[in-house]
Order: sequence, then C-alpha cells, then structure tokens
Amino acid sequence: MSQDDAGIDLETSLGYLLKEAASALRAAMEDVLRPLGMTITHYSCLELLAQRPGSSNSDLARGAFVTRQSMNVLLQTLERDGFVTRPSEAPVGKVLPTKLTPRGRRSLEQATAAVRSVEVRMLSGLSDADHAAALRILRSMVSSLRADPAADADAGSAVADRGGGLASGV
Amino acid sequence: MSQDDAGIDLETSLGYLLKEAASALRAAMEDVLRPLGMTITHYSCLELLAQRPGSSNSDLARGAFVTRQSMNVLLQTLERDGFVTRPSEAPVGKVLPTKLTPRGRRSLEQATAAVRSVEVRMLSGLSDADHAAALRILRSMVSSLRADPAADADAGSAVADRGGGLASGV
DNA sequence: CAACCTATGTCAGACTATTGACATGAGTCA
DNA sequence: TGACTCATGTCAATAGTCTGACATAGGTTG
Repeated sequence: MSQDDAGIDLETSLGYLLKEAASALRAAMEDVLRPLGMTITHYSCLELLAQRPGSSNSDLARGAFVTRQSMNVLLQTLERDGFVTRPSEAPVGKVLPTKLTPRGRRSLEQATAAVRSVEVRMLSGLSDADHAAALRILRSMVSSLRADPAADADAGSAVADRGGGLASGV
Repeated sequence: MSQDDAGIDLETSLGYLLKEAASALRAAMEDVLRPLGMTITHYSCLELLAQRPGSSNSDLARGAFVTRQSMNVLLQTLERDGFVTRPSEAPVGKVLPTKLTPRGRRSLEQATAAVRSVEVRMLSGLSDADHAAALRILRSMVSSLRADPAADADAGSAVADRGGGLASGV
C-alpha cells in the first residue's frame, strides 16, 4: 500500500531505466557523431538508405523514429549537400525513392565505424546470453507497448505518425 | 567481412532496438499524458519532486535527462501555474530548493496512474526473471556507456551537462 | 463506375530542447 | 588569506522536432 500509490519508484522502474539507457546511448552517439558534423537522425537516415536503397521519405521517417515532416526537411538538406538523390518526379504514385550518392556512402562509412565503437562499448559488460536476452526482452516490450492501448479507454487516433520502426518491411 | 564493414545490421542491433523501445515508450507515455495537459519532462519533474522534495533545478534536470536550462524554463512555468514553489532567495549557496504544492501533488496523482498503466502494459509479456534480467542488463549498459570514452581518442569535455540520472544521490 | 479511405509529400507555424555564455557561491589547496 | 576549480542559476540565440493542414495518388468497396 505504501509503495503502490505513492508514485513510481524510479530506482526500480524499468521505464525510467529504459529512458536512462536511451539517454546515455544518445549522448554517446552524439559525442562521436558531432566531430563528423552529423546528428543521430542524419546518421540513421544514411544507414537506413544503405540497407534499403530506394526507401521513401515516410519509410525513412518510420525507421528513424521521427515524423515524416522532420525527415523531409532533413532529406532536403542531404539532397542539397549531395549525400542523397531523389528523382524530381515520382515514377509511381507519390513516392520519391531515395538513394545514397558515393559521397553519402563515404560519409556513412566513417559514421558507422564511430557508432559501432559506441555499441561495442555498450555491450562490453554483457555475455552473449545477456545480449540475446536483451534482444528478446526489448522486442517483447516494443510489441506490448504498441498493442492496442484502448482496451477500455480512448486514445485511439494517436498512433498515426511515427509508428513502426523498420520491422514491418520483412 | 561482408557483414562487418557493411554497416550496422538494424535488425539485430541492440542500440537500434533500444532506441526503438524508448521511442515506443515515449509515444505511449505521451498518449496518456496528453489528455492531462502534461509532457513527459513535465511529469518527470513532478515525480522526481515527490520522491526528492527540495531538489535543485540541476538535480531535476539530471533526473529527467534534460539540460538544466530546459528544466529551468519548465520550472518557471510550473511555478507560475502553481504546481511547485521555489524560494525567491537561496537559503544557502545558489540552490533554490523546489517543492510540490498540493495542486502539484494532485496533478501528479493522475499522471502517475496513467504512467503506471503504460509500464504495466510494457511488462505484460515478461516473467519476473525477465524483469530482473532487464534491470541488470540495462544498468550494465548505462554504466558502460558512461565509462570514459577517451581511452585512445579525445572527446573528453562532452559529458558536462545531462550526465547522471538520479543514481548518484544515494 | 463512383465514393471512400489510407498513405504520401510538402508547406507553415509553434514548441521544446540544446548550445553558448556569464556571474555568483562553495569547496579545495597552497 | 588568495587563487583555483567546480557547480549552480539564468539569459540569449539556435536547432531539431512536432502539430496542423492541404493536395494528390492508389486501393477498396458499395
């Protein structure tokens, strides 16, 4: 009774710890990407394009966990600076398939190395079993969080933008 | 060779998955806090104050994983709207100890219930052992990420703001 | 076929958070 | 005591993201 309705114990809350870990990861990535003149979303966009050439703006937004509006302004900058190319006319529908330029690919190589070092450091204290458990547990959390929250309440229309990650493309 | 320098496999990257989980958690929390007219940082601030009355602006910033500048403007709003109080003069040093008002406490109660429902949903697919493992693994990741990144390179001065969480206060 | 619904790309405005900078108080150490 | 270092609170400017809105393409359904 005393603990249950007195708030959320931040010391043992998995939600708080998840936010803390994500914050630490973000800070570490920003530290290594800043010298390259790159933000995290910037890097995410390039990495996504390397693995999925021809992705649409909306695809990239979902994969980088930002709105398609944010990704759109980023893509305009990246195109202006010669890191990506987009056709001026949509070959089909409204989708403008985006591709990396050689310059974008070179830029990504450095960033990937930097980000990999961060990920290696993050995993340095974990066994292989821990790593596997973390993947399984986090996937379960993502799946549960995305499950219909409106089992009894409303909040139905709020999952419009920024929904997916890149899992749905398999 | 083909996988090692071809990028980071987003499907199995723990870093990407961590970001995905944090994004899903953030979206879920925003969905339940929006009807209460509250942002996540807003809620975090209140929750921290409930557990640590008299915290300083900088303490709250670390606990909510934002800069003390961001927390400062938020505190000004919260004080103006009557959710918290701060003395006009620092009793000692420059620290202005902040406290919840009754109104702030009432507001927090609703938010806590909403956030707790999100956390319950997030944990719904996990066993107790999974929960314990997640806590241990995430703490290890946080600790490793905060460890000195400059074992061979520079990047030393970048960990100034937004460093801590609330772990250091024990 | 026509109406509907969903998804996409894009523009504009507002907001939140960040970086940078400054002055001040406290603790440390020679 | 005086110099140094560190942390805090705060102001200003910038950057990144979000919400809101609109037109359009494609698929679905009556």
